[in-house]
Amino acid sequence: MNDDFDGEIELVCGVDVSYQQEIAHCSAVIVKKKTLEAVEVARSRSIAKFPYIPGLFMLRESNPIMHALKLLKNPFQLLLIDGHGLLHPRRCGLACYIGIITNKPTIGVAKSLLCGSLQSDGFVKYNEEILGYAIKRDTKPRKTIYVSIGHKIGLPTAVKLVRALTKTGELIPEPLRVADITSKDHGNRE
DNA sequence: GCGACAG
DNA sequence: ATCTTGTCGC
Repeated sequence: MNDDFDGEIELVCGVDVSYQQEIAHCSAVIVKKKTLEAVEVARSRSIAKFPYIPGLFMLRESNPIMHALKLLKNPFQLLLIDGHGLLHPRRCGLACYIGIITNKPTIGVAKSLLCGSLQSDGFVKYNEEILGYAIKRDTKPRKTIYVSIGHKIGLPTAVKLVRALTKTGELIPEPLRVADITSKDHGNRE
């Protein structure tokens, strides 16, 4: 897949979901690409209507995510999703699914592998295909994120963008790091 | 049949 | 994801 977007990327959105029993708390965060400063946070609460099944993650998280995205006021040119994109048993992870629905350039960022194996050069191969890339901060495997294509973007560009969106010393790109934190703030404040 | 398995 | 104390390490 090649890059399919024009103009500069100014605002990037990251979205994450946490759970409290069967209540899904979703947070969508918009960050300025240049400064990594968060400019907007949108939240949605909903009932999880599908169990977590590896490979069918989209059936559980797509509705909460789409709901939160619709609440955003600012336009964004890139979307980061906490889960795999092309690096998926059916080559269609949550990031592909959300990318197709929103029709925005989308990148999948996961904290562990669902399928495929890590090569010494950092790329992840599955069924003889290079479907993702591992970015690591430590020698420890858990300190690694797996980047794969979601929609309208190529893997090299996706990796560059993820790196550019990650603060020094951090592992998770800022939009997702903030979304992860705010989605877990089950409290109520404006 | 057995094990692996995003969040 | 979430349940959870103390503990190892920079």
